[in-house]
Amino acid sequence: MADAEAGRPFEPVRPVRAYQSIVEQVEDRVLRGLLRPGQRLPSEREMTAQFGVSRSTVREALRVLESDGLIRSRPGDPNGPEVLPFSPTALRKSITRLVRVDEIGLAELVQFRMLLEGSANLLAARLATDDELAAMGDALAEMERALDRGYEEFSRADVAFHDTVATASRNVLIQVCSDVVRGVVLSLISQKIADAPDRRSLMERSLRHHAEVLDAVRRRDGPLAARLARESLYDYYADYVPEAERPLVRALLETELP
Amino acid sequence: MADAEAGRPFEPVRPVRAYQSIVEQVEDRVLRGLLRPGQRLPSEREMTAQFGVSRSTVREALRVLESDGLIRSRPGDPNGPEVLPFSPTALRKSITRLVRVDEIGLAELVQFRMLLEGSANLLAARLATDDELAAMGDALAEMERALDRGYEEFSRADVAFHDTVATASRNVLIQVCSDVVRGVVLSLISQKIADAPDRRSLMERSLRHHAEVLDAVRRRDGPLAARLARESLYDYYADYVPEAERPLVRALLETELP
DNA sequence: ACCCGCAACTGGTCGGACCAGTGGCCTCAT
DNA sequence: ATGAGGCCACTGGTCCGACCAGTTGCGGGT
Repeated sequence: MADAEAGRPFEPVRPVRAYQSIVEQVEDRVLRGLLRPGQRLPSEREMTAQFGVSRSTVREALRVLESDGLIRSRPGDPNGPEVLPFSPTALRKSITRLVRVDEIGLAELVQFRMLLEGSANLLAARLATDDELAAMGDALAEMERALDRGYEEFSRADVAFHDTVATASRNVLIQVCSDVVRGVVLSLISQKIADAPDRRSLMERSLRHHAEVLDAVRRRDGPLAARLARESLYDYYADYVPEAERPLVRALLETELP
Repeated sequence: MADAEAGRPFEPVRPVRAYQSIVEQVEDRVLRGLLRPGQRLPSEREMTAQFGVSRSTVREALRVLESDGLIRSRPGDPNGPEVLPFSPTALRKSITRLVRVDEIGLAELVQFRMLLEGSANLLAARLATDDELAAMGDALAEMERALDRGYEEFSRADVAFHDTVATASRNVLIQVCSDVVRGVVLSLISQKIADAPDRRSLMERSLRHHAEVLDAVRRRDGPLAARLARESLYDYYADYVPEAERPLVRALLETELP
């Protein structure tokens, strides 16, 4: 082991800024569970004493922690900054940025959603509890009721359905990524759907697809549920994908399944 | 449209901090491409003038931007903070955190990798150019040469192979997510593999699997490539997944494909 | 022509100051 | 005794001015 190390060049020394050290210390305690959500950090002035640095330095550290979604600090709060429960906010921010700077188009996003939700359904068909199946049924019923109450209600119930499936997959990564990517996709095109003259028939078709998917999940037919879920997504969004890129998206449909 | 708005309650007013406004302005220019990677921001003192705020405020904004991986600032650099090219650093940080706070185990990570790389191979089999096929071949040859040069070299070549496949999928999301998740998985277990007494045979088996995958990709057989890629991952990592969770991971193997 | 040292910058940190809020405590009226 | 009200200590947000160590580029000396 020492041999392997001996060959490699030394690690470059990276200068450690004071505020970075603070960030790392707090981050570490939060990640190790020593600082639990809801608990409070000392006030800024108190921290200047504890860390032996100036308030500016403490504040720079707090800004970073806040931007990472680890804490929240409000002016006047006598209890000091609050440790937040984990939320995929930071992840959502990163992916949103990725989408914007790399000019990722709807095609890739939809493709990715098909990939995620396909597998989510595959797993859900295996693992969903009766409660979760019931929740999916409820969401579906809610979608049906929302047909006459406008697209916004419908979309909300639709999200609930997909969310339940993702939960049932028992994979937090699938869950969070689905949530994030779904949010980005919706932010890109929900307005277009809401304004579409034929949105009623779009919703009806989507409802039918969801019913088929749920049926497959109930029958524990994972591969079928996966295929139906992907087809449903393609069907719903393909119109908004530039025609040239549709074959790429279809690739996930045509090839993988018998 | 106005009707729909009228019903909803008003948006709560969120106080905008000065440094946030700076972050948003810079972020916006970077995302809109007005500030390109390599370009420089004004110096802190210059920005105090342009934004009409104090240096502390400017610095807090810069810390956030830096923590988001958008810029880098070095002391003494007369050109000012540098706009960085996009990198998945922030994404990696979020996912790493997600893994730690939610105590995501290797099972979920491997499952997610199987999902991503399966689809990556599926797409790559369709879309890979001759250059990319050649690059995969090169990486494979490099893996073979590295058999006698130790695990570290082998792992590097292995990463290059998977990276080429991900690139060939023509889906940046798959690419980045694969990269990130692969990194997290490796950080969790690469040491164990390096220390394993039978690592030589592990590497040989992995090499064989990779050759099969590449063969399938060359023959443009997407479904086969996908299945082989997943099996390869399962085979390589299953030993390190707690026995109780292995069936969950296998679920992605057994069910989806004929 | 080349090298070297100086000086004008940079960012990193500090300390102190002021402001507008918040929230708990204490007082006063009921 | 109890409830409502106001006061005040403290919070975070921002500003200012200062000093340090380091980098860079320029100009002068060789």
